[in-house]
Amino acid sequence: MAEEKLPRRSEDFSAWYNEIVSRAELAEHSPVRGSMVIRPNGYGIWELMQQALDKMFKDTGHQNAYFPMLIPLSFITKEAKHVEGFAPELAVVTQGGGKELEEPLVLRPTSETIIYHMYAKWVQSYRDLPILMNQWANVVRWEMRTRLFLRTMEFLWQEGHTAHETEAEAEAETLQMLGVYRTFMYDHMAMPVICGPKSDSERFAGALRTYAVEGLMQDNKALQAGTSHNLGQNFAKVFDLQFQSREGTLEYAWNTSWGVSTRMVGGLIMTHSDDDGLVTPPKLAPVQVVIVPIFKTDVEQAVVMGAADAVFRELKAAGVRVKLDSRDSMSPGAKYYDHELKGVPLRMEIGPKDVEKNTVVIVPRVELSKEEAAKPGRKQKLFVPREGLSERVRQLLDALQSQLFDNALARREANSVRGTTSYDEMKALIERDAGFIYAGWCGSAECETKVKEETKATIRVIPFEEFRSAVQPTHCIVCGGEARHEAVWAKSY
RNA sequence: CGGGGCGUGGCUCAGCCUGGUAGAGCACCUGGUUCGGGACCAGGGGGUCGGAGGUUCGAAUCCUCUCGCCCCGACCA
Repeated sequence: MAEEKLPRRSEDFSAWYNEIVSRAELAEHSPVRGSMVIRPNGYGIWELMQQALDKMFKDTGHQNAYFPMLIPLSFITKEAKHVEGFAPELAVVTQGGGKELEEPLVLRPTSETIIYHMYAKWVQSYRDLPILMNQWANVVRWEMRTRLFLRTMEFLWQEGHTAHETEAEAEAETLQMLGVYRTFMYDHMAMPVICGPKSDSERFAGALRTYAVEGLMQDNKALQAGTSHNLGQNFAKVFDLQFQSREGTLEYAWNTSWGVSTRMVGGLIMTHSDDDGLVTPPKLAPVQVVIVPIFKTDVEQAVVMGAADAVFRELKAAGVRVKLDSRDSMSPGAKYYDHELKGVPLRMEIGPKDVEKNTVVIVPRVELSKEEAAKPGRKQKLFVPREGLSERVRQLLDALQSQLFDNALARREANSVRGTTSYDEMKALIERDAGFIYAGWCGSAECETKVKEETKATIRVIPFEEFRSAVQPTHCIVCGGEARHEAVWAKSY
């Protein structure tokens, strides 16, 4: 049958990405332009992301709630910057029940307006603060060009919305949630991200400050994987979100909002996957281990299936997400390719020889540097005793999780350029897709715009201290003026 | 909205120029032999060619209109 190979990443990255999404059955286009159907394999990843994040939100004191999808148009237009930012991508409902509506409704592009409108009703005094809520929802933004997971007209996300007594408290919340995203991306997605504030031009419409986590994909384009906003009192003022303070005065509350979306699934794909298909970190893999039984005769089949089933039950009892691939009419080899394409972290082969020796063969999806190396041109194969198997499997899953992180971090650092002081050199670097470019910036919008217009690269983030270069730039790479920040520049999704 | 491409079984595509009433590979179904890196043989089901109109004895093929999709550029999580 010889299924066609995937396009190579090095030859056509976006064709490679599209093929993975399609062939691993993660998602496909719906009949409506720009919107997508998320299939079980893709949704399974999203569900695991949700579970992990939801727990982190609860652990930091947040509660889930749900606000409706239809928002009065007048709400959106109340905050000047907010309308300006979202007007071009609004989907508006003008008819209902066969009649023209008195006031058009928009499909939420984000929920600040409706949420702060409601908070205003719930808050009287400082005793009602803080409000710490999150919602899991879909949002709609009319996009010109779409890519599955990375940018679609409707997407799934979570949006946290909080209200606080003081600016300091709101700022602390904004940073705390950015930290939650960062931890999630490190520990679960195995995706190293750099964190920090956005420049003014990249700030969320209506926010005081926007912070982001940014990953570097394998084509050296940056992906904004999550944002956290300090909204100041902008929305509170517009929606009359006031409270009586401890001193008896009437004050506007301070708000934050923060979100991550199904875009992370795209980030996951572009961070780890290879020319053989999808690669999923064990913590987010709907199937962590797949067992492929191997046999020729009926007698062998009975013995092998017995052993495979026992292993299956043992792993399942140990809390491993395991699947026994008992499809007949498909050769073991064909199954190997299939599971590699779909990104299953560990493949376990059980055949007559294994049963005889009381072992199994485990093949990790990505080579583990701490295990016996693979023979040249072959996949790494580990011969594992049946005794203590579930413990060993756990250990290998953990090892794979950290291996993926290490690989991604090494790749990002190999594609980060620091110390450039010449604008011409910077242009040349961007021209050949060099990755993250750390350079001095005077802080002016003029210099930022100039770079964007001349190179298509933008400031992804002004990195927090721990992400900054050892030697800090002293001059703006564009105008040569005094550098107020070190900025990270890259082309982005 | 500007530039390019494409709509033919589930998928990828050939056929269109030089009209004659639809074909391949993969997938699917049945039976048998296979099975430690993409199995093979035999048999079988499934499309009226994006839509509408026109030319013609006859249209997937020619003409007109129309709808939709994809890719590249201007906006964005």
